[in-house]
Amino acid sequence: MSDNNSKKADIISVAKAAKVSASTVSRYFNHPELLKTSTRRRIDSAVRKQGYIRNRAAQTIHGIRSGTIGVLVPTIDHAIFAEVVQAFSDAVAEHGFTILLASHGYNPKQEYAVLRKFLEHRVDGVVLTGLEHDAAVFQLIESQDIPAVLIWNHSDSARLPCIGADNRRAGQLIAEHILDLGHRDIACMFPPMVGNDRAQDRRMGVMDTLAKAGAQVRAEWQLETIYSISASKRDTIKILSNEMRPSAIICGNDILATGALYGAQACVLGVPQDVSIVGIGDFKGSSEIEPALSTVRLPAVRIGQEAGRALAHAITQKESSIANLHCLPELVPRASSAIAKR
Amino acid sequence: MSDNNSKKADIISVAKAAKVSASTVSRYFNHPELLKTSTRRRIDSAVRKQGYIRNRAAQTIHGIRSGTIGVLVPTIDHAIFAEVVQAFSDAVAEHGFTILLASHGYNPKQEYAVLRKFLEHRVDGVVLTGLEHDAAVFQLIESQDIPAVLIWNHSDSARLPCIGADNRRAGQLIAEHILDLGHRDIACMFPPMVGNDRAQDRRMGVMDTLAKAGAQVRAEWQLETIYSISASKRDTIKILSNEMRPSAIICGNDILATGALYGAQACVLGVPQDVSIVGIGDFKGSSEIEPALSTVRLPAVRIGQEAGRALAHAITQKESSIANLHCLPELVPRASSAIAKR
DNA sequence: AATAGTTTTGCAAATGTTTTCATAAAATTG
DNA sequence: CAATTTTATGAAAACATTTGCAAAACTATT
Repeated sequence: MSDNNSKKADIISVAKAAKVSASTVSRYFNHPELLKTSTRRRIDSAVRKQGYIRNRAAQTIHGIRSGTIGVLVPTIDHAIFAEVVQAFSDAVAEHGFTILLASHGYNPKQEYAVLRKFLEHRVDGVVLTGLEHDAAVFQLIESQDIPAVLIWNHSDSARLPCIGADNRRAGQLIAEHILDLGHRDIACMFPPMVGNDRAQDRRMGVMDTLAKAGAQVRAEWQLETIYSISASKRDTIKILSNEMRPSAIICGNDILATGALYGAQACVLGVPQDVSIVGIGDFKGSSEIEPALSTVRLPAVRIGQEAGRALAHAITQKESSIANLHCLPELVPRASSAIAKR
Repeated sequence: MSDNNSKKADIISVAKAAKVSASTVSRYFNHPELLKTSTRRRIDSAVRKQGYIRNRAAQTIHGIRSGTIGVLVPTIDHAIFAEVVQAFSDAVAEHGFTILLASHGYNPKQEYAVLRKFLEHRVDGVVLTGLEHDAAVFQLIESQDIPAVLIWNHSDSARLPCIGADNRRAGQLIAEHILDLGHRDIACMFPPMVGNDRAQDRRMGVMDTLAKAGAQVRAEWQLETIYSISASKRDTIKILSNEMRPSAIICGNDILATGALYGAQACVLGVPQDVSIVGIGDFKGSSEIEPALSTVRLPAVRIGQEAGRALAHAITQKESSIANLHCLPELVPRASSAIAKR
């Protein structure tokens, strides 16, 4: 089908084969309606015969959009980010964009380096995860004034447009839920906070709400547990094996909560009869686990979609800027939490 | 820090500021050892002052590598692909590559379109998932002769280099495990097969092994269930609620197996006393679930790493071609399977 | 101080496109 | 059928770089 004997097909070789000028071939792709049907057909066949593929790099140096958007997440390898990325990717693909994806593993230095790389590739826009970033990161984005959006978290005072859920509010919701059920002996398990404003916000939401209700959390019941089912299971077993144990465990996300659930089962404690366990996130599978997990829904897919739509729009309609969007977190009470026994 | 008053910094504006020619600035980046220390310093400060960022698009049209690799997976939004992508991304990032990521949702037409887009961006290499692809996809890759590698599955007769696990063998391993435990009343649950050679291979491995042992699977116990915990839970409940029920369920992957586990629990059946349930994949969390899931480990991280390493090598060392690599699947017997009751 | 050798730099061509402007060809009008 | 308008095409400049070659600026040697 494609003729590969001539080194590599460029617009000029196609033009020669079709007996037209390079400009005409360019027009064939960019403004086909300007061509005579017969020329169009001739070029069409030449393109096909040579297996010509347009060179976006060559277009890009004319200030034409590169058609790429840089997406920077802490890690791809978490159900929740995968979900956001998928939704985002699908949303922008509809407008012809492809995503450049990278992760920084919660390392702010890395983030700056990756962002620079994105800019070298002349991405048309960038997506960062979370509200807080190195000053250099913000400066770079502002100095290049490239459309950018912060996803996942939300705050009215963010330095760049943000589309996400108020994680503080999410923490508040789940803490209120546990308080409403009458719990006062409460443990909290959160992932490491450094470079993770989402986790910080959730924790603050939980802690403030509990404190306000006079349900201070004892120091030994404040766990910092890395994002992993096995670590969370281990730590939960430790805390539940003591004589004195909490009647509820609030986890910073559903992965930790899942591990906590397994930990309770391993201790032969009933959930929710003996201990209530709740998470934040409403990950895939959280509703199917036995017992179904009480949690707060953070609309990952919606965030990804909206961010994609907004960014694609901001890029294609040069004038428009991106508006903040708050995707409301929502309490989803299920079977893993129940009224506290006296 | 960066001076943004002049429209946008290019190599020429930097050259002017540093009082050298554009060529010298180019050399500053590409062959700094050729420059006098004093010029280097002058350029350095000009670059910094102007906030200049190199334009990879302009480099790329000189036949210089774009520094991107196109990665095409069925969906990003599965734990297992996310894991591979993460490992791959990290591996190639070490060599300075960034990934262009896209998904095709098991649609072969999409796959071709995305591949073309990748090529328009002049990616330095591509990664496809699975062994089977549209003829047009293979043709395109061959005609452009761009380094490519097929990941996830493995077969000696693959049309392009492949790095992955033999999924047929994985199916065989788990079927043998179940047979060894004495089960003969066996149900099988697999995801839809269309455009998914991994699932096809696994299923074939399972079915052939069972058939050879004389343990045919009754038609009503052969389930096709979409990749989702809730669907799998539902279907499992259906099958386990009948008078006549299987003593073991072999699932095509760990997500389905997780759902099956929940389904059994919902039916108040003990796993593994009343029914054994096994998966394939050894996803994150499969070892922590209660009861821990018996499965076959497919080394996702290793596959991603090796593929990344191999592809980066093939791209940078022009001559070298990629060798097939078989990452062995490995039976991981855990608590969810036990000897069949007579 | 003149010569030869080496290091550092600049000029200009090349890369693969798009786009403006000009011209040729075709269609419309009187 | 000539004049005018419209449509289709080509030539050349522009885009942001890299690179081969040659010139200029040093260093070392006598």
